Amino acid sequence: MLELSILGFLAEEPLHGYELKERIKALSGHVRPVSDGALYPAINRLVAAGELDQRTEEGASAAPRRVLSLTERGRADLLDRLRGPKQVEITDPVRFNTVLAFLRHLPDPAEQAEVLRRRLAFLEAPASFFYRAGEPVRAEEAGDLFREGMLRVARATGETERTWLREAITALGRSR
Amino acid sequence: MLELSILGFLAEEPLHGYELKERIKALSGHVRPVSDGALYPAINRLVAAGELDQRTEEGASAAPRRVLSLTERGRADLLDRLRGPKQVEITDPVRFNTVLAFLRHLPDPAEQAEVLRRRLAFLEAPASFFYRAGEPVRAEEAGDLFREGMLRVARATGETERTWLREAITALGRSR
DNA sequence: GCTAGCATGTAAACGGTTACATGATTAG
DNA sequence: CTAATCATGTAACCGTTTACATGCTAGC
Repeated sequence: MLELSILGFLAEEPLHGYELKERIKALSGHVRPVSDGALYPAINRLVAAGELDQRTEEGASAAPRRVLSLTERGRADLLDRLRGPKQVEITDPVRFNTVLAFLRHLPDPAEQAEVLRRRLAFLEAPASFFYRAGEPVRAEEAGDLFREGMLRVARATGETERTWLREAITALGRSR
Repeated sequence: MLELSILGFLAEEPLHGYELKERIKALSGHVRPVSDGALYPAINRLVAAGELDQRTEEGASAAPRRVLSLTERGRADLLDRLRGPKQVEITDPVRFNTVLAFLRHLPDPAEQAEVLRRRLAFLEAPASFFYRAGEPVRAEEAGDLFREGMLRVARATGETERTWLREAITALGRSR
């Protein structure tokens, strides 16, 4: 997931590690800033795998910046990751958001639509947070204020997202 | 987080591991089923720490069930975890949901309201997923279909949640 | 002079997943 | 008879966090 974010942001323009860190933090809604101990090793893995080029930029600031850019191999890997997200990446809202953020890099609208369709299928499967005697518990009968809130928010989110997904899938179909 | 879910569900009634697994899966919206390799060691840690009692129930099904119940120490730990969620547990929607699901076990409405207030404060801080030249990018100008969708869904979710939080905080204030 | 931000990195520990292992019961 | 579900457990691995480490620049 971290690697996807790195590849995705670098597909737009070359950046150094620190700037990457800022963008990744914003992408998650400031929910969970990336730690240095995760970011720099991930960058180094990608450099070692030939997916990133680096050029050290002496100058202005503190430590010399390593400006990173995507190689052709890196771009190919990015497209593979976007084409075939694993099931968790469809299912988990944070991970799916990461996929969405970079989905525009997939050149084929049919492939883009396919990813959206998988997400929609997951959201359309009936699901509930709580069960009582095997039956799903409805928001109004959750029994306490807090669970009612959870269900209310989840319902609103789901409806907005499903509406958008249907619209977007239609729009991508037209663009064929 | 896993441990919080275990303690939370067992605060309601004794359960065995497999049933716990089902409930935890549902709690996350079926987003990410707990793996056995995480659940059973977590249970054993809590048993070893004296937070859970176990009673083996021979019978009906396959492997003999271990029915788990919360000890007084376990309940005290649960309350501590609910009273003082770490910042990630306020920030990360999935983790915050877990806290919410069990917040009713906190006996003091003022403490419950305090947790909601922290979440509201986080949601009220202006945040954006993307920046262009330092400025936050608005949904309508995200530049591509997918980022527009992300921003649209995030906005709807945030509004629903903030509205609910304000209502709930008021309601808890009245119940004093 | 000091604090906050810029910029990069390593090592230990943690929480979790994946794969492996076992076996009984129930429904098709 | 066979697949799915119930039920529990271990070991290797993996990505990430936390803590540690360094040092420069800009603003107060």
